[in-house]
Amino acid sequence: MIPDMSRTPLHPTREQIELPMVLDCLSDPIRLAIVYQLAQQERVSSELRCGDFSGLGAKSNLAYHFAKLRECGLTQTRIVGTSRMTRLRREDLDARFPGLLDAVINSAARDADRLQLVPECDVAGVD
Amino acid sequence: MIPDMSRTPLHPTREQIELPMVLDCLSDPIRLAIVYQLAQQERVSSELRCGDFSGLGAKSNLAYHFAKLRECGLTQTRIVGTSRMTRLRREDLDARFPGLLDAVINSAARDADRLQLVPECDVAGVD
DNA sequence: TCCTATGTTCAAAGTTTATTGAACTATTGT
DNA sequence: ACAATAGTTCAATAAACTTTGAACATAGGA
Repeated sequence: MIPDMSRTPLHPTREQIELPMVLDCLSDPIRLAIVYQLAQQERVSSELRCGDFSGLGAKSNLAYHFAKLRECGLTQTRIVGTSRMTRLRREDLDARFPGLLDAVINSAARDADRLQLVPECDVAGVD
Repeated sequence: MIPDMSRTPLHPTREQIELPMVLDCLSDPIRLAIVYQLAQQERVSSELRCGDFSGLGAKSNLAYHFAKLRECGLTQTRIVGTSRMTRLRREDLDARFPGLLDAVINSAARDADRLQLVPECDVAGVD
């Protein structure tokens, strides 16, 4: 049987990633929280499931924000069974906009309270 | 006669500057071009008049974008005669979000063509 | 096969944003 | 006082964005 390629999420190439779209994507509190959590996760494994962010809103709204993150080039999504594993496109972003992602994440970390971000220890999850 | 304080533009304090608002402000191509041009200008004098940006759009639209830049804390505006002199709030931004402004400006510079930014030599202006 | 879990897609509603031109305010210079 | 300059404010419009719930699709397990 022919695999359903229409279910493979579309990602921009590295060169197609645009600065204004990335900044706009990061300016939404929910998407910033997702990116922040993905950045914390980078230390442990590199990927998280969409479902790991259910604290941030309704399912369909998260799907909307994950699509935006993917379409602007901030994240890469891979289908595993019924789940989607998402990770930051750190290499592409660092190549395209050196220092930007780290500056945003560090700035977010400093304002974690104000931005209502999850504390680091909660991110890695439970076994 | 009592000075008209209502004409003094309002600026957030350093602590009131919020990351999402700053990122959103920088995500607009016109505002990014303004910030980029102000950053180039930092090497020469520190300020520019609103009118120096007339290439970027209509007067009332620029007033709208300058107000946004000021209200989110990216710029400081000072009234001189009938003009408004605007400069980047670099110290406040660097204190609040270390490395962010430089990363954005450097990233914009790399994409200057794509973002239709003015070349550096045109920025300092004519006598 | 049926049921469940994960996530997408769609339509609708409400909100916010960008843009324009006209009217307005304030300042400078004659 | 008058005119010109610099910029703001207002009203209106069109476009884009966020959010919600319901319906849908896919994969895995009993």
